[in-house]
Amino acid sequence: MAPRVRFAPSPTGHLHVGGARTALFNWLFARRLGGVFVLRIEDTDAERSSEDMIDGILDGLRWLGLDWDEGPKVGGPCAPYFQSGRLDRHRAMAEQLVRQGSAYYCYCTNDTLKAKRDAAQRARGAAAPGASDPSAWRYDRSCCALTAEEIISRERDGLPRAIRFRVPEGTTRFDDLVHGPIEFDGANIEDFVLLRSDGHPTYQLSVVSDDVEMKITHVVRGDDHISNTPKQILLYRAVGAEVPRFAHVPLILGPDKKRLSKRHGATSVTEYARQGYLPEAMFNFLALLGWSPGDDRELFTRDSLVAAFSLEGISGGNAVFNPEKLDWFNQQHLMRLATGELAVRLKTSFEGAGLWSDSYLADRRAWFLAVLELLKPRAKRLDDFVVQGGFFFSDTIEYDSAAVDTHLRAAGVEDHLAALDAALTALETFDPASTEAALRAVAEARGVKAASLIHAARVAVTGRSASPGLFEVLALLGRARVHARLVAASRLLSPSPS
RNA sequence: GUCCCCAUCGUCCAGAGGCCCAGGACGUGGCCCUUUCAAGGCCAAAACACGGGUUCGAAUCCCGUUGGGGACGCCA
Repeated sequence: MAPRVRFAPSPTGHLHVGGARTALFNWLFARRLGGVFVLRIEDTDAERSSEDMIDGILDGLRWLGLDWDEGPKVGGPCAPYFQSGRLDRHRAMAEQLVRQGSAYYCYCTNDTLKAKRDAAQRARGAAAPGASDPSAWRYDRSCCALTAEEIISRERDGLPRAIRFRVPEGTTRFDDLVHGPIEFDGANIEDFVLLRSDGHPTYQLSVVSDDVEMKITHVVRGDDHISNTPKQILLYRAVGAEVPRFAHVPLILGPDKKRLSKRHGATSVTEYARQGYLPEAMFNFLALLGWSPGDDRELFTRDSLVAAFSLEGISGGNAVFNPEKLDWFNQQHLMRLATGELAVRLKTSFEGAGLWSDSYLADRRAWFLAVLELLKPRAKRLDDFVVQGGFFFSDTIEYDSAAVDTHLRAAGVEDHLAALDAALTALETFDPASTEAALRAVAEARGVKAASLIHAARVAVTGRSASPGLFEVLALLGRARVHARLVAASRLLSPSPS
């Protein structure tokens, strides 16, 4: 049977790179095996969920190219795909569990519970004052022991009640697809709440209910859910449903080995998109963070990743997010991106800098592509085209003062450039070969090294000390602009009072 | 504290008892190419956490220690 997997984010924030990678693994698994990738929004926490967050998450997934077969916008046989629309089913499941004796009503109030927890903590040792030491206290099952009369009396008093699952004794085992066999002793699992006293289901209840109804066969999710797994397995068994396979993916950490968070830098995929990273690079990078094809391959396209993927390749340990490597992947994918496609994707960055012109995709397309070709191997991110190649797209060039000082403000440079200007103007054809020949001839005639003339010309024409090969630059800039800039540079060197 | 997971270069991975005095990639250093900057090529430094076993033989298996992470909610 074709596997059915799901990604179930709660819309309480942006699409985090960790979540994105989990979604990626699910997607890869489904695509590899011809399965179904379901997207379900876990928006039960009404206060923290919002429409905007949902859109942000969907946008992030789309940007990465993770299309879902069932879920928001596309629908599917198991609709609705918003958890908030499935509350009745969750409640029904909880009631069923009470009827069959697998769960019971609990009339304990939050205050009572908190008091017991605190007492347990105090009893365990007054040490560590002030320190927030989570208690190991587990619900004492007092409501499980209630007699029929006691229950009737509480109901008559209209006391609010929650539903708790009655955790059976014994060991719960499962064979995790990335970690291997894992087992938990029932004695370490408390009777957890399924339905809150306000009638809302808890996470444990709703995931299982939804996963059962959506016929999920493989649950691929973050490592932090390992300890929830035995509880959920118990629920599957209690309702007589088949238990899915589990694959717990390790977490992504920051450089300090702590769970990756905003203080480590950007964590939202949308943010990376905005910073000029390519979705295929992010896709490649994320896939290799904690997963390996088993050999030395590193550079993948989406398709080759689908072909190579298997859950077995996921490693068990947490992985540190390495921004330098992301940059490298971006650069590699940038270089491999067809220039015509690159041109289209550059539009946003160019517009941001006020340098976009629709002619770049029309009559000046050939020129634009030639420029991009030159800039490509030097760019790490999309905005680098604007930053490093701005002089191609605007005649208002900013001179790097250090570059001007070292390459232009040297003895004789102004005259050399004037000679160069004259030689270039006299040229029959204006291409890399002819301009180079002309420059070298000028340098030789004036007894200066070609290199220093090249450096001076570069600064004069681009304003920077680093650029693509000077002669390619000159050719693409064209005779007129080159001339204008050489003139402007000489004006810069000897500002005349007139 | 209790339970669970993890443990190979700074980082991400390969390694599923001999092929490993441990391989690739990012980063770092050097060299080459060269008009600068990149790209590319070559080279280098850099790791099996520790201690016990098992075995003819262990990075690989077992136990323990230490270290790191996660979970312990009427959050998801």
